[in-house]
Order: sequence, then C-alpha cells, then structure tokens
Amino acid sequence: MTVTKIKNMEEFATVSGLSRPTVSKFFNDPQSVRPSTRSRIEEALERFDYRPNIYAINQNRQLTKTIGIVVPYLADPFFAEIARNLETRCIEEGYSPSLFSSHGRQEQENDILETLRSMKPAGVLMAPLGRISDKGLVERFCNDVPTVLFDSKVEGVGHVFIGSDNMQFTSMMVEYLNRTGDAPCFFEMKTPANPNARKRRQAYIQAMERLGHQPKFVQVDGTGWEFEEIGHRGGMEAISHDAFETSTVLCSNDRLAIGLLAACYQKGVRVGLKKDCHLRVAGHDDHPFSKFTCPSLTTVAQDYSAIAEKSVRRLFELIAGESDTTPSADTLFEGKLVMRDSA
Amino acid sequence: MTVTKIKNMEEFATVSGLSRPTVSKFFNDPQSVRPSTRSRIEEALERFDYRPNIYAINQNRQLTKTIGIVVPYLADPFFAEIARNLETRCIEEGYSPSLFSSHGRQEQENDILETLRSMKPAGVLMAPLGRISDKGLVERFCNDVPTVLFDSKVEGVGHVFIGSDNMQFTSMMVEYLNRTGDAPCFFEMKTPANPNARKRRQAYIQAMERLGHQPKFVQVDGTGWEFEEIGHRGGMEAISHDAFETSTVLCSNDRLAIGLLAACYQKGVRVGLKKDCHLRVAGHDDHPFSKFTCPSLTTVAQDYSAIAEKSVRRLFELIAGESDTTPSADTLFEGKLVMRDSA
DNA sequence: CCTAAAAATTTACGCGCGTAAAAAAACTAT
DNA sequence: ATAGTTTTTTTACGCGCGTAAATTTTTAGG
Repeated sequence: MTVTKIKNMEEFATVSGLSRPTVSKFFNDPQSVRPSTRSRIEEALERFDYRPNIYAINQNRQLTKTIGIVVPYLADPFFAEIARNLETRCIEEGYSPSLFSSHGRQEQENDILETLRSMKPAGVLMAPLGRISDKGLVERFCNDVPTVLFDSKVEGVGHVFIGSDNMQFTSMMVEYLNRTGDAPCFFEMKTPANPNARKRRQAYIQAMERLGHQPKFVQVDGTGWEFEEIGHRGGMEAISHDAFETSTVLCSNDRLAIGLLAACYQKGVRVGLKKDCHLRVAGHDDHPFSKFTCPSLTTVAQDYSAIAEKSVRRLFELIAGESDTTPSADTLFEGKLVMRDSA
Repeated sequence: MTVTKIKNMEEFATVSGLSRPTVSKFFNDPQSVRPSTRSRIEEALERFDYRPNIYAINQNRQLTKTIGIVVPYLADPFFAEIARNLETRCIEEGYSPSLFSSHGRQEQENDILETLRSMKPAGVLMAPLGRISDKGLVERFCNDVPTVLFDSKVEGVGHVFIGSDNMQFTSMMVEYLNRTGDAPCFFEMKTPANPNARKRRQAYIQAMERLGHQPKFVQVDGTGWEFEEIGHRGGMEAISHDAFETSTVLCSNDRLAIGLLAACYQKGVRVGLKKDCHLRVAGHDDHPFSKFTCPSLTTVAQDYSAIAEKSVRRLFELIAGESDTTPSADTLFEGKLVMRDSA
C-alpha cells in the first residue's frame, strides 16, 4: 500500500500509466481491454485500492447495475432465505442487489417502489404484499421498470410471474392425507394477506370434491404477518370448542401450523401418526423451521432454489430484450411432499 | 398530473417559478426557504412528481443521507426483527437505510464493508460476524466511517458498542434454575460463531461456582449459523449417550434450544415442569419463535427495541460530533426472565 | 517488413446537482 | 417612505465519470 491516495479515475489512470477512457472501459467490462492492459490496471489496483465513485457512474448511465429485491416481510425466514438466494445470484451476474422489506405495510411498499424508481435499477425482483398492495401503483411500476414478480401473484399486474403451483401443492397433500387416513379439514386465516392462501383454499375445495368429501374449514381471525401467533390463538380456540370435525388438519401454510402445533401441545392433544395420537397436522411451504416442530411437520416443499434461479434468469431476459413487454405465461413450480411425523 | 415530464431541477425550478439554487436549498432543508416559497414548491411537487436525482446529489456531498445496516445472518428472525427496528428509526430521522446480510461468511462481510465505503454513508449500524470477522478490516472501517457495533462485540474494535449484558443474562437464569430445581448443565456449540456465546459460557461457570456447583457442559460440533440443525443433532446424540448429567439444561441460545426440544420430543424425553417430565430446558434471547416451541421455551429476553433505539441514537451522536473518536463505554442492556413451560 | 485491424490516446462535451459570490428583489420595522 | 435585513436570483465553477470522434499507437497476419 502506497501513501498516495487516489481521488478519481484521472489520477488512477496516471499511476497505472494509461488514459482515463481506457480505465473507464476496463471498469465497465474488464474483457474489453487488451490482456496486457488489464493486468497493468489490476496491478495498480493492488497498489492503490481505488474504486470508481458509484454515484458519478450511475449518474451517467441510463442503466444502473443495481437490482432491487423487495419482499413483503423479512422476519419470515422463508423470505429471508429466498432473498439470500436472489442476492447471491445477482452478485454472480455482476449486479449489486439492494434489499427491501415492506414489513407487511402497503405504505412501506409504496415508499420502496418510489425509492427504487429514483435508483434507476436495471431490474427489480419483487414479492408483493398481495391483497393489500396498491395494485395500480405496482402495475405502473412494472410498466416502467423491468420487474419480475415472485411468490404472490397480484392478478393482472406485471409481465412476468414466478411462483409455486398452489393447485398442485394442495391437491397432492389432500390426496396424500386422504389416502393415509381421514380427509383433512382446512385451517386458515379468514382474510389472508397472501394470495397464495386463496388459491390453496380453492384447491382444497376442488380436491375434496373430487374425492367425494365435503370441504370443512376452520377459519381464524387476525390480520398481519404474525402467523404463528394467529395459528396459536386460533388453534387454542378451535381445540376448546372442538372445532376440528376430522382427525386431520391441513394448514394453509407452515407458520400457521407451527402455531397450531404449539396449541395442540399445550392442550394435550397428541399429534402424529402413532397409535395414541388424535390428530394429524400438515402444512404448506416447508418453512425452514418445520423440521424442528414437535412433531416435525409434514408439508409440501416449495422449491426455493428453483424459484430464485428462474426469477433471476427471467429478469435478465427482460433486461436484455427491453422491448419485450408482452406478458408471458406464469412459471409455476411443483412442490414435493415432505413426509415427517405430524401426518 | 400534467403531461410535461420534468427531467431535472432546472426544469422543475422553471415550472415552479423559482431559480434552481432556491429549489436546491429547499430539497436540502425545506425550512431554509421562506414559507411562501416552500408552498409554491410543494404545489409544483404535486402537479409534477419530480424527485432530485440521488446520484447527482450524493456525488456532490461529502456526507450522504444513507445509513448502512449490516447483520451477520438475516435468515435468523432475531436479526430480521432488529433490522426492522433499525430501519424504521433511521427513516424517522430522515435517513435512507440500506440493509446487508453477511450470510455467515467473512468474505461477504468484507465485501459489504467495501461496498459501504463507496456508498459514503453518513453512518453504519453493524452486527459483526464475531469470531470469524476480519478484525483488522472491521477496525479500519470503524475508524473511517462513523459506526456503531451492536449485538456482538469484537474485542478492541470500534468506538461504540451496544449489546446485551450476557453476564447478567446467564447469571439470572442459572440462579433461577438452581432455585427452582437442579442446577443446569450448559448446552452449546464447541466453537461458537458468536462472541456472546463465550461470554455466556464464562458467566455460566462463574454463576455455578458462586452457587457451589460444578459446571457441566454438553458441547456440540458444528459450524455455521444453522443452529437449530446443530442443536437437534447434538441433542439426539446427547440423549442417546445419556450425556446430560443433570435434569436441567441451559442452552447458549434459543435456536439451539429449539433444536434440542425437537430432539427431546423425538426421543420421547418429556420436557417441562410437570410431574412426568424428566428434563427442564432454558435458553437465551427470547427468539421470536420461542413462544411456539413445545413446550414453550423459558428464556432470557433481549430488549430488541432498546438496543435498536440506543444504537440509532448513539450513531447520530457520533455523526453529529464528528471529532469524537474516543471509545466510549459499552452500553449493555439487561435481560428479563421469561418464564414459560420448559423450565 | 508491410498492411490492415484492433486497441489506446487525445480532446471535448455533457450529466444533474452542490455551492459560492455578487447583485437584485422582497420583506420588516421604524 | 426609508433603511436594514432576509431571501432569491444570476452567474459561474466543479464534482467524477460516460462517451463520442478523431488521431495515434500497437498488434496480428501474410
């Protein structure tokens, strides 16, 4: 390390014995300069740790190297996990991810979109709040900025959507549960925040009718994203009032199931497949913690990795072929049955 | 909304009937212009939704309005929760938070610090990886950028640290457990990532000796941040080998405890205070999911909110009195005993 | 060694805004 | 109305870099 401090690209070009435009070219694409030139710059880069001023760079670009990542609720490990996947893949592609969480609030989501606009990102990967999203605003955003929506589909909004095939998820689980025991009743929030929840409800009804059973629901009040709390409260009440009409419960998602399992434990309701158990419980998503519930939770696994990979890939396609604003078919991934001890 | 699209401050100044320097002044501090002028700008702002180009602004500022937030592992809801707190408070103060996760990897943490340098943030709130942090690099960063370290203390690094009083946490819990039953053995990772873990170990030893008991350990192999997995595996082995020498186990943190409780359940070891239970289990942190374990987890609660508030407050003090690089005493918050069903 | 192609240099302009200095205009209080 | 103060305008420069065009240098190929 030398004492000389490099202030700008001009100075750095001087100490590396090159001209500024050449150095500029190098930073935009190291492959665009001759190998000998490249190594001279890289040597200088080690002697003086210069980095171009990102603000000056972005000011003179129409297309930033930033990718916005927006999730509805980061305290949910599911989104934290998928955000990590997305981040990693963006970095691999040479972009700088910028992570935002709406924290379950529309106002926050709107602010994030406005902030993102002023960041002029190359593209955005967004899991919208869903039901409580400002549809018009999200729609306009998708039209102005290359955006891939994932996880929750806001009907009629956006050009590219990557998510899970909720019909398949729920059908598979209902059939599995029906084959191995009682047909399930459905445990869910009355007014779910997430649109996936409504698809799962529909899929449950269809699957039950297909199997010749009457769909049965236990619906819990509550708003927001603290699903464990809601599932727990709802579970306690349901058990007290003996509201589960069958010995099998399918939860709309794993976080509700985690709450329900806690309630069962506290109420002394034995859950699982063993002889002395009164209830089977299953979920959706394969939440990171589902492996550690008591009993461990049988669920349908979302393919985090595939969703992340596909989302990033589609985004870069969107960015590349800029004129391609024609809505493409949604990409839906199938889930895998994860059989554990709870059902 | 008018059809006219404002491209820059010059145009916006024109449509609001003012000069560019005045408008510029307004955006830096709305209070610095005459009320009549202010309202003219605000009116124009509604007719044309212009926003100054952040890149051009930051290029000409030595001091950005950005606050960097760095956490070691965002998939841990504890950090997600505290990040949310920090974000909110920064926004309230008129700053733009920018969130980063090291994902448990030193390389990533180093990259983040380098990225942050080039962002010229007003300040940084950072929970370092701890043991595996690049001490020298973090130290240098803290010297160059106003930085408040929180959660994990890297010895000798940084000027301001906000965290929890691990001695108090563990002492309190050991005394409680000893008072209400057997003295606990300590369940932990052999080589913990987090420096808090080592403080807790020391505190455990001291507390046990003070009470006239022999400290006893169950140490689990494993690296990384997947504590539930590690706790589960370690728990399974410990139970198989009958390694718990007492009927009470104090876990170094709640996530390990979650894994251990799952292991106990699977092995048929009854946990809790009831007559038929063989084991008591307690943790540290009051992790967001600890309320929903089976049985619910007795633990020591970190004061998320206080840590977040104090961290942000100290950071702004650092930013204000810029010359104040003298290390100040650490701020440590006490924990509260949260008595649930597991111990 | 010569020629054509590729790469680097020189020169120059622009991006959108911060900001300083001097002049003009708008207020405030007497 | 006048002087004094505050605010706004005018003018102008600079930030660090992208980028285009014309020129020179280097490289590859025969």
